[in-house]
Amino acid sequence: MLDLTLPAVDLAPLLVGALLSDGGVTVQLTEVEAYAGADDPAAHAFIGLRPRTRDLFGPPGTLYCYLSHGLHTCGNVVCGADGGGSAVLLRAGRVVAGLDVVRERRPGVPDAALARGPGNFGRAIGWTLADSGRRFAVGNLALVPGPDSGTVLAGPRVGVSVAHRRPWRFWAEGDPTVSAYRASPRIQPGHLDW
DNA sequence: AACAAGATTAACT
DNA sequence: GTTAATCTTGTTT
Repeated sequence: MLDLTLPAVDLAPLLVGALLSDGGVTVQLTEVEAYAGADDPAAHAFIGLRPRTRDLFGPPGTLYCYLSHGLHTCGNVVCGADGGGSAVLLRAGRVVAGLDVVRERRPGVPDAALARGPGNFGRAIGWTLADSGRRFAVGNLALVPGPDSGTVLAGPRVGVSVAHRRPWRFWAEGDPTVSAYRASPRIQPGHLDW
């Protein structure tokens, strides 16, 4: 079993290869990012407990969804200590069940790209903001260890303008469903990084 | 009340 | 490589 009370940085590499099921669709995770609670300047938890971040500060095993650029619903697995605001962002995966449903949601998209990138991942599974706050391992929202995770690599998080040297993005080596790395356009040269 | 920014994506040139 | 699409939240008038 996956121990969702682990810190995000410890849990994230274990999630690569894990199987996430919801609404008849099962995705094997190939890329995730750790966000280490209120002390992580790149995390949403950094702003503190707000209406927006309420679910992020819920108990481990909560699904925290946020809307990016008004278009994309991205999902996180809340983990670590209860109320600590730590979470693992689900960035990409391979659809292993419910392919027909996902193809219908994303017509014309190659199978390897169906859940590549956090926004695409959310769309493939069919998440919206209304799904935020649901609990894993309850009802049909499941998260279990995968059979074959392969080699897991680590590197800097995508699109993050602070603490961008922390290698807290984890992905399955050589997997075609992993998204391309892009540095944030807002990284300040010479700013204090940690 | 107005505005800027964002853990993005796809469609352009 | 550049840019439009689109909306919630926090910040500034």
